[in-house]
Amino acid sequence: MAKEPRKTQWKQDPDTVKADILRVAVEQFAAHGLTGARIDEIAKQTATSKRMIYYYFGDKEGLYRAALEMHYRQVREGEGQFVVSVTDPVQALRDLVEFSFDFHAENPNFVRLIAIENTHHGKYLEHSDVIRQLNQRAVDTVAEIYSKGVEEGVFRAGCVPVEVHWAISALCFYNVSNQHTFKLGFGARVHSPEGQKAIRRNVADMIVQSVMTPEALARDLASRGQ
Amino acid sequence: MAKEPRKTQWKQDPDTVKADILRVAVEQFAAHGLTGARIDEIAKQTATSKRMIYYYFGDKEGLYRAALEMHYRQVREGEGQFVVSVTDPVQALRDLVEFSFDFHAENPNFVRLIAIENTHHGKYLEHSDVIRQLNQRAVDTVAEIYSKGVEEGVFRAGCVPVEVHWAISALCFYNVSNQHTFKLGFGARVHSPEGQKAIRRNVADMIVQSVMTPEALARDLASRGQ
DNA sequence: GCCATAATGTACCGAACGGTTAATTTGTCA
DNA sequence: TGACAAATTAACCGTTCGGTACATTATGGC
Repeated sequence: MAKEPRKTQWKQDPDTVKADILRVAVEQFAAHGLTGARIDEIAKQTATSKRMIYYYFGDKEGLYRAALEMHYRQVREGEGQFVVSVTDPVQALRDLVEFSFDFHAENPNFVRLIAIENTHHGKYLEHSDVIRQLNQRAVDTVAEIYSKGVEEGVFRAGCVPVEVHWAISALCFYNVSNQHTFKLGFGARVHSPEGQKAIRRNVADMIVQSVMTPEALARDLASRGQ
Repeated sequence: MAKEPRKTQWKQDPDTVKADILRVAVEQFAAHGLTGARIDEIAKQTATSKRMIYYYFGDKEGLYRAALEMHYRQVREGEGQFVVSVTDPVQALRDLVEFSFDFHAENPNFVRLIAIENTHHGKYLEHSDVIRQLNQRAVDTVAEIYSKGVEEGVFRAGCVPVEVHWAISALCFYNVSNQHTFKLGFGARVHSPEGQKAIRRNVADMIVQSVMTPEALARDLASRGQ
């Protein structure tokens, strides 16, 4: 065997190592759950060794926690990309819903990790404030759009922003989280590209309709119907 | 120790034993997932022994499959209790949604098992037809109500029953499946008794509104608003 | 250069856990 | 009533898997 090129200058790089471990951990925990994921498998897919996982994260639970938080934080950045321009509240709300829909669809690991956390009653995120921040921002965005819409008379008074957010989240989340069992029941149509387009529009319609005044709604339907 | 009443005539009773195992298995798999549940723990909570589990169900996966199917079947019976009387399509749809909402809330293990199945990409239900039957009936019910509503002119034409069912399912499912992480983000208000009442009404409103004609909707809102 | 400390590699351990062996009891029916 | 199958028990097994002991190598300050 030819003398392979010596590691020029082997630099210790804890941050890269940690990030590498976490990246693999997110993948594995999302795919197999906390109990299903294997430390040995994570180690194998890493550029480093099992020893390092324990060195940096203590135990499996610590790694899970860290992976969860890291992914949350990462994903929150992505979600922060959405900026409201509330010139037209109806359109703004529609944009928000569609953004959320796409966002969930594009981040299945995020969805899966949350689903997994729920099977654990959320106990591993209990003492993390990342969730609170993440969700608070989402609700604030809804609230901003909503109050503008009420001012303009296109949205009904009396809706609760957190409940609107709840509904958006439910529809967007379910679309990803339950796709497999739903496919089993109905075939892949709903989750085909065309099916998804239809669902996406439906979801946006539902949310928007749920807060609009009947008059604004009738106007909207008429204008879009012609 | 007094001679305890001799087991009068100890009757071998395979069906009871199997049912007992499955009951415990459902509980444990719902609580800990497929990989998280422990055969020894299941055996301990059973009136019988670990050996019997393997005797009747082969291996852990077989037990999981059987528990899943059994619970589905059981739950389907419960769902079959809902009978439509489509004198008033709007009310019928509202009833259906509220029934579904309560049904999910009252059967958290059912919800959890489906969530768990989805983390496994639904591979263990792939070759089961119980799901198909279960869901088909649900869609048929929606379709029946919907077509009546279209006839009467209170529902818009052009909606797809399976998509309506999808939305109902999404909202009712999420309400149970994601309650823990949602609580973490917003406190327990949404999941308090009053919060649940509000959500339940919202969900029914959303679904009904999503298929109603604007005119019928305006009429409905006006009549309920006074 | 030297030393304390952080980072890494290797080899290993003990318990948990899914699964099994083999013998015993119970039911069935000719 | 005896033979044969079904049901049940108790003890056991091999592997997987989370976690660790210990030696070794890099790094940064003095």
